[in-house]
Amino acid sequence: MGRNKTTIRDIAKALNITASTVSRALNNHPGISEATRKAVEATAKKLHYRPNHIAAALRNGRSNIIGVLVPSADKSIFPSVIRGIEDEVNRLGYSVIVGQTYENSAREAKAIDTMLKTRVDGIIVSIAKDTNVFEHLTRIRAEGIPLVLFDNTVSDLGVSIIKNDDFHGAYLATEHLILGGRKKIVHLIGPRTSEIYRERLRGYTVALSRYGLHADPNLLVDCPSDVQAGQSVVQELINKGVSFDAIFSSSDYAALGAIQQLKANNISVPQEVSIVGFGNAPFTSYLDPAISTVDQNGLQMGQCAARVFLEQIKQGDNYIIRQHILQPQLIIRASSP
Amino acid sequence: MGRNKTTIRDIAKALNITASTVSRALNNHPGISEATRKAVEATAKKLHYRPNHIAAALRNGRSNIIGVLVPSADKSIFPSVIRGIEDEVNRLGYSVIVGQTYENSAREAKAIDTMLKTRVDGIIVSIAKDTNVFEHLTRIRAEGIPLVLFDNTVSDLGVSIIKNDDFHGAYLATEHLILGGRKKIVHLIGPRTSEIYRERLRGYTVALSRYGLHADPNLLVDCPSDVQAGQSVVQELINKGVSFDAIFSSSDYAALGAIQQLKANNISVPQEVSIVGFGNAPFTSYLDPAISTVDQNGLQMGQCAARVFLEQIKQGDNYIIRQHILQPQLIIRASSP
DNA sequence: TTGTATGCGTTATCAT
DNA sequence: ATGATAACGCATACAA
Repeated sequence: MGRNKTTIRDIAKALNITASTVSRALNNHPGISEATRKAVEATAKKLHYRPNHIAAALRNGRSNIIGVLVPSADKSIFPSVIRGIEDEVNRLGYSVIVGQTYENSAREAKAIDTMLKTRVDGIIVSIAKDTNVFEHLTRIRAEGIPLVLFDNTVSDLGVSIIKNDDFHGAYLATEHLILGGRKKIVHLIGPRTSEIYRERLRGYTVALSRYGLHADPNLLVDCPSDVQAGQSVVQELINKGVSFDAIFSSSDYAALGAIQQLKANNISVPQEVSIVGFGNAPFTSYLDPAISTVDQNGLQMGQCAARVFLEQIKQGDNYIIRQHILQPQLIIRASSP
Repeated sequence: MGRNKTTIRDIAKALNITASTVSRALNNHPGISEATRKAVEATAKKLHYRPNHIAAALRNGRSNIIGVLVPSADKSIFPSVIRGIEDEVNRLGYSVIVGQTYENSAREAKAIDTMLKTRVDGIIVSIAKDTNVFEHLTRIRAEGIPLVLFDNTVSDLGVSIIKNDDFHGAYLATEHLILGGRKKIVHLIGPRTSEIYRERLRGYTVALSRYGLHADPNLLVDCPSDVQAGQSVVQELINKGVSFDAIFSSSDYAALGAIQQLKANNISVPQEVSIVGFGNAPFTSYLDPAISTVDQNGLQMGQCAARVFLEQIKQGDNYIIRQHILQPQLIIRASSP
């Protein structure tokens, strides 16, 4: 079956013309006769020619590859984001390289380094929760590579950002619980190293104070974003005898764990304790009771990030730094009627 | 600042040596004095040198990029598979390009074409359900590019395959229902164009006949893999007055829809109708009742595919064609006690 | 409209 | 242990 080793030179040879002409014909340059173009296309097909993107990339300085770096390709909104980005850039002829950080700053730096070596045309990143020094990110910009941050971002890097309005989402969730008559609202705080969770905490706090409730420190609990943590944290609250009538969890997983643990203690949801999660994970709508939550549209976020990136590519050096704050939506379900 | 334009020539110039020496030093070739190696490394760092993978790829004929093609990056087991593959190949220095087919054969062919143009070192594919002609896949092998199929595969292409034993999974699920005393077991059949679903159907059928039950055609229903379809198909069965005491669904989503519709008709699960799904989607364990299902470990599948791929790369032309059949696990939960 | 010449950055081969 | 040279495949500036 002979591997495809056909190059533009082979086509040129077959037609007694030069490689340049073939190149131009293939790329629809102006100033190529219709005849030769047809001929080139015909023999290209006949010889099973396949353009070599690598060679073109070296020559052009553009790889038509973009890097997408996420904590984990199978968690949270990231699958949707990856999908959204791929959807969007694919039609413009870009390929997407996916890297994973596992929320680890060192791996993040290494992945970025690899992408830079691969000469990606741009990088779209959700920063690892672990990361608190940003030299590897600033370097991207310093080298003139478009950089777009989404989801977990930092504001003071001078780069485009797409994020959810976590503050507002948390505010809405908390307000909803307050308006439902709840007064002792626990907040399960996510990792504070991440702006996302600090914003959710802020939304919670501000909502409380707007409604004249003070934030009881006993109701503020740090809690990793997983089911087990939700369980144990709630059990601890119960053991300590802390009294509460609602939980606003910074993650759906912790919210689920909380519900399970409440059930295990024969505390009824939502009658005795209302619950709102965050993230609109697929399972939340299927549960009984279905969990109220704050939706963050991953697909939309990916698409938005991709569009900002594409604009940046197009504009070149004097691109506009965008700050897209996507408005999350409070989804009210049975866990907080 | 200043964009990184440093090449090995710049390093060479700075040290009054040649590019070849620099290249060798950087790549830890034997026959380079420790002194020059140190010197090269030092100035490389000083000049912020970053190797150009694109140039190396052109020169070497290897891009260190592999293509992973899935129906959709955010559905089913694919996020896990992508993660598993990336996990596995990343440490060997490969980057992963993700492409999506949306179960569409034409897009599949196009995505493969793009990957080939990008000169990926190999392609790992879950075939689109839509696909029934395989010329674009055989072409990959014809050009000497390693190809590995997973999940939705075809056996007669002479390439390595990683798949779940869908037959066995379905057999176990059906057997479990039979042993639970059920005799009128509905099967929700997935798209028959896909081998996966044909195998699940076969597992169902064989299990029935082994236990002396005959497959009632009224209980065999074609049903797309989504919640809505599960609902409407079950409603239809009820409307037609078909009598059944269990459902084995070829997908968790249809199983969920089925449960919801049964509840809506005041039919109790699992008392009146037992249910087993397929796929072990995250939500199945969180539901009430939690759905029994057949687990197909996406992460493991991805890792396995990656390893087979890496072996193939390593072996070169005379690689061994692997057929890994991963044994799925029946997970019994409340929906089928 | 087409040809000539050159270089993108790297590495392998052959020489020294 | 290091240098010189060529080549990977393509696309452009310049010439004709």
